[in-house]
Amino acid sequence: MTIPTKYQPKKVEKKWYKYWMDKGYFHAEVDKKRKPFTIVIPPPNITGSLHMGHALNNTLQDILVRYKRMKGYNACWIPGTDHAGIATQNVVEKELLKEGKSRFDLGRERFVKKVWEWKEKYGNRIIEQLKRLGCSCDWERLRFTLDRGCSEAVTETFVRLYKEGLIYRDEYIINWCPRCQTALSDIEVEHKEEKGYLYYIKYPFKDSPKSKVQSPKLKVKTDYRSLITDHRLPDYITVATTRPETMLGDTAVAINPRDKRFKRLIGQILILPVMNREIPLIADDYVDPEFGTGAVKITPAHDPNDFEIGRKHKLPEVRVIDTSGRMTKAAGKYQGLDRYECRKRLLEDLEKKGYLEKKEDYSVPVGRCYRCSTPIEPLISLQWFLKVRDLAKPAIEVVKRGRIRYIPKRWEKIYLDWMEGLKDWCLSRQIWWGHRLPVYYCKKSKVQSPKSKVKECPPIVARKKPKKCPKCGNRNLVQDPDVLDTWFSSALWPFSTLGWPKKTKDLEYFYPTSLLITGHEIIHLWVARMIKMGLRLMGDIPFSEVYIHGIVRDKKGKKMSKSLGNVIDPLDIIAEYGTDALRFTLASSCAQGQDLQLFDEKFTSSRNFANKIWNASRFVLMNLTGFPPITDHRSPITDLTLADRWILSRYNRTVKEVTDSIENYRISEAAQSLYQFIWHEFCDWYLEMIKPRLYQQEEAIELSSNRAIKTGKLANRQTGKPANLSSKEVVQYVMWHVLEGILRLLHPFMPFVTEEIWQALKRHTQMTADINADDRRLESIMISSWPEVDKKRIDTKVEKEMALVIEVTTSIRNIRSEIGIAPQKKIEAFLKIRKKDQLKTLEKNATYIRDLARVSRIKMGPGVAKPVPSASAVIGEIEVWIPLKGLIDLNKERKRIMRQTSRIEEELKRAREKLKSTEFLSKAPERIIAKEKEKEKELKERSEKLKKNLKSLQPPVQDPEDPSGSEGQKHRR
RNA sequence: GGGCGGUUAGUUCAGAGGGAGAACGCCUCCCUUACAAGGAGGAGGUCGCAGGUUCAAGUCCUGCACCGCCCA
Repeated sequence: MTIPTKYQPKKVEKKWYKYWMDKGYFHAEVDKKRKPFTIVIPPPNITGSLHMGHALNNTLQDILVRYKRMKGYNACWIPGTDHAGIATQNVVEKELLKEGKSRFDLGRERFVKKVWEWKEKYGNRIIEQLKRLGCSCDWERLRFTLDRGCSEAVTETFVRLYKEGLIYRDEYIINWCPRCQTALSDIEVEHKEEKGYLYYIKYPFKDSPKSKVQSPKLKVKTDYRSLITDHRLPDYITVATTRPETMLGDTAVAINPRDKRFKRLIGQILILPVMNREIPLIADDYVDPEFGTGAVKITPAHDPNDFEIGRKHKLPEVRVIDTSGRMTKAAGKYQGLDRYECRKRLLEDLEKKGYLEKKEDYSVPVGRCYRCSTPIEPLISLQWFLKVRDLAKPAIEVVKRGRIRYIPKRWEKIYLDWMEGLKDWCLSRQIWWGHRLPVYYCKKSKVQSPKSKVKECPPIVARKKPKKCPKCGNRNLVQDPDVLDTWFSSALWPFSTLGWPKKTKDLEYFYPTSLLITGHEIIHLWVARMIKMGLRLMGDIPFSEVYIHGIVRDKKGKKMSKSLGNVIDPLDIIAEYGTDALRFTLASSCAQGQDLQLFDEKFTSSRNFANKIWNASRFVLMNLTGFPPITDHRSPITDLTLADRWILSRYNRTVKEVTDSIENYRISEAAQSLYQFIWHEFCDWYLEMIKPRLYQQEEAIELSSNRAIKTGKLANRQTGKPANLSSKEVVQYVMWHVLEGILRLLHPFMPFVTEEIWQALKRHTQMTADINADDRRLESIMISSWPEVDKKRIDTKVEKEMALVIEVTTSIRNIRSEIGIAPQKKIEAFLKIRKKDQLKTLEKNATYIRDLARVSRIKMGPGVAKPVPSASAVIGEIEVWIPLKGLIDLNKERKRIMRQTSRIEEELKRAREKLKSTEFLSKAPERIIAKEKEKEKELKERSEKLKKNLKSLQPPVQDPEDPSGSEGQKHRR
């Protein structure tokens, strides 16, 4: 056999991916006879390169899709990419900058063309990377959020929602990124607390006797408490602010109406320092009396909260900062300065003139652009908005009523809380890359100067550019220059990808989709909006389950990011460890909904696992020579040995566990069950136990009283007659059967290595599994069926018997190892067994113990006498003795036993105390008490037996800690 | 400020009322004819702290501390 001893991922991954593609396994067509299982991919940005977050997200999707496909569903995973408006525009702008150009140098049309060129060149990089990850997406359905179909969907949606009165245009305060030069929605702003200052600034009262606007001589402090009793007008009021430069646009100072200190001052006029403008002192519930001095400055044009208060109190809106973050004419002498430079100068001026009372260290909330991290500036601007209230209502209902289920459930609350308090969604973006608004203006109206209050023709919202203005007949119409928020097209993704707004068969069959898998960071940006839009436009939920996975972190628990330099590139991992190792690591690390930490050792471990499967399979393949083809693997096999029945029982239990875990989205548990079963049961025990049967033929098999094993019977379903199989053939059958099943269970997690082996196995055995020989499903493990549990094979009694064999074997190995008996040396073992059933089990399976514990001869029975001296172990009522004569250092054995005894004594003490408690005896359930008594009895016996054994090891040890105790410290070999 | 999650072996994590688990790492021995990316054995834990409920608490309740995230 020429199979290499190490699994080499590079040699197989490309081959099988191509095979799957060529065969068209990923593609799904409408097929009303089968149930669909549909997933839409969270479309990665075209600017993106596969990072661990993508790898996790897509591995999970692929596991589910492959699983469902094997389960017989018509599985359809719709892939695609996102045009990522601002992000992509920024990338291309940066490219241009290298040539010293800006997008304005090119002009809109040429710039957009350039972005498309960039997209053609680099936009599919991430798609290729997903293929390397093994994703079984239906690539024939690859979509792009800015392709023709999506554009059509976007236009249709905009027009429809406008006509329904949900989309409107208004002047409102929005988040503006001075770098990207565009408006942003509220959730595109990232808020962080940053180190800064809280400035206390004095605003003089106009009518205060001491207040002279020109040169105020203000008292250093005002005791506001005295204001309650003192009826004179104070000189000034102090306001606290983190952004002093905005004071230039202040149009009021506000206090809380219930604040006794200031109550009588309401309505007084203040003089805005430096600007010398008169502003009123107003009262509003919004003001928090605890913040700062209890009096806050109101800048309606540059703060969202102040904006609301301003509108409520009909305050003027003075815009002092422009769209590039510079001060406007309204800022007086500061005009033209950058907002931060202005802050500096203004503070100097305030200080000089005595207006600055103090500054305190303060943790300032700063909103930054989620694309370029520039501090955003709230500005009043004419934008398009979507009323979300009405859309949110049904979207809340479907989650509350359980039609859409979040996994884990706690995300439901977060979703609901957020949906309850929604502000309207600012849709328009002042960039060039994206879906142009389907809005046209009659040229007479002034798009550029929104201030104009002249009665103009209303904007025209239409699917196609109209020939003339329906109001005045003017033929000179221009389209709105703005584009829509990227997330607008993403919100339509589950149905735009299926052909909406056309009524397609795909839509009818695949919608609603089955499941959405994504990270929690886009619940608001994306998930919520898909639900709203799906309900509104399709009249149905877009998916019934949302699985939210965790975030990938590094070893220290930090989020992976380029700036921290702690990223692990999935492509590097694939290159070094193989795709399957990467996938298995991600799958087994992602405890449901929890964040996961990754580091090299985890990948090593998964790679080793792949290698383990590889080598176990090599072993099976090498030992299948002469194996007759099996026509039906469900044929009842009789006369199996304990090991056979045990592994079949464990295998079927594993099938059940893995299936249940996946069904409940407990992917890591499924992965761990497989790891445990394959490595520590199938490889460590079963394959080791069957070696003699495979290697040495019948004569070496000394399974007394089990004649049938020598001629196991396999019934042939076709003939109905039992086939006469040798013991070797039975083993071959069982190991083949279990391995083949394991591969199928493992396939969704490790698609490549399982396919490689499965194909080899198929060639070698002409296996037919539970599939007919002419069945197409035999072509590839990918389209084979998911293993089913054979309940009859699950046998608790067998598992118990095997556990006993394992325990005895382990106890002998333990003795050997701890007292240092050379591995090559064969020893004798004496087992005193009183229970008949245990004796029977061990007698029948003595050969396993002999082989696995390297024992030459085992003597067992109720009357077996202890050889003296001997090392010992106690397993329940069974005593194990290994004669030590001439073998070893007795002191080692004494210490070993003492260590064990003390551990048992400890447990025994606890059990006894529990059983002494009358309350425990009267209140605990029977079952528990019985169990506790059983435990006590067993521990007591074990302890006594061990003590007796210790005694027989004469002479007693003086100091257990002294290794140089008595005879023969050195026994080597 | 409000909310959510976390705190269990050296590390990463399972465990959701009745005898503290896994993987990796570590230590000892072994190149035994599938695999040294391996095998056998072993050491290692007052389950964040303080109260409470209970016969019984990693597990339920309350409070606190620290770490992380989200929202304002």
